[in-house]
Amino acid sequence: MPNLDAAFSALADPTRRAILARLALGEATVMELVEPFDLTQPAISRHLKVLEGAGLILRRVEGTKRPCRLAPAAVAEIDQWLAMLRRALESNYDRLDGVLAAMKPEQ
Amino acid sequence: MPNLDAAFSALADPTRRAILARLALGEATVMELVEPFDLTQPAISRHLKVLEGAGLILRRVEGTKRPCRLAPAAVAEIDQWLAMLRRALESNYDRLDGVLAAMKPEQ
DNA sequence: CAATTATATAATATATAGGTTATATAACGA
DNA sequence: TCGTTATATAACCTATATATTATATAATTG
Repeated sequence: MPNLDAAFSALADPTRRAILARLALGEATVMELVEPFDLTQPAISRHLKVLEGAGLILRRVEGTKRPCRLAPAAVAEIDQWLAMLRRALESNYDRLDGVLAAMKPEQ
Repeated sequence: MPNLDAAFSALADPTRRAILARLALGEATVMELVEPFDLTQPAISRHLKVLEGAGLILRRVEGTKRPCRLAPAAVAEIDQWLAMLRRALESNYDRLDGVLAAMKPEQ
C-alpha cells in the first residue's frame, strides 16, 4: 500500500489536520482555508495538493474557485491498516494475564 | 494534540509500519527486527526510537536485550482524531442527496 | 477589453528525515 | 578478566518538506 505513505504523511502536519478539521464543517475554497492561518496562499495551496494526492480531499471547479471537501478514500485505507494493530493490541491484552502469570515466578 | 504529529509521522514511514506489523505478531528484540530488513542496526534503532517517542511501542530491558512490543496509547489517540473525520464523512454522505438536489436546478 | 480575483507554479532558502560508518556502553559467557 | 553480543549514539551526507516571494493563468466584472 504505497498510498499509506502519502496518507499518514499528509496527516502528520498540524496545518493539514487543521484544514481537514475545517473541512469537516463543510466545503471551503482555497482563500477561505487561507484566512484562519498565518500562512501565505501558496503555502495552503501546496498543503491542499498534498491532501488531494493522499486521497484525503477532493476539489471541484466552480468558476475561478476550487472548493475542497473531505474524501473518504484515504480514511478507509488508514482504518483498514490500523485494524491490524488494534487486533494485535487486543490479543496481546488478552494474553497479558497469562504472560504475567508465567513471568512472575521467575522473578 | 502535539502527539498526533509524532504518531502520524511515525506511521508515514514504510519501514516503521513493517516493524509494527512484525510486532503485531509478538515481541521482538532489536536484532530480530533488523534481520528482515536491508538496513543497518543503527537505522533500525533510530526507527524504534521514533516509534517509542510516538507512543507506538514500548521497550523492556532484559539483560542486554531490549524487547519491543506494541503500545496502545498512540493508536487510541489516532482513532479518536480520525473519528472526527469519519463523522464528517458520514454526515456529508447523508447530506449528499439534499446537496445534489439543491445544486442541479442551478446548472 | 482592462482590472480584479482566485488559484497555481517556479525559484529559492532552510530544516528535518533517514541512511551510513565508526564508536561507545553494558551485559554475558568462557 | 577478556572477548563477544546487543544496542545506542555521534558525525556526516543527501534528499525531501515547507515556507517565502515573484509570477503565471484563468475566470469575473466593469
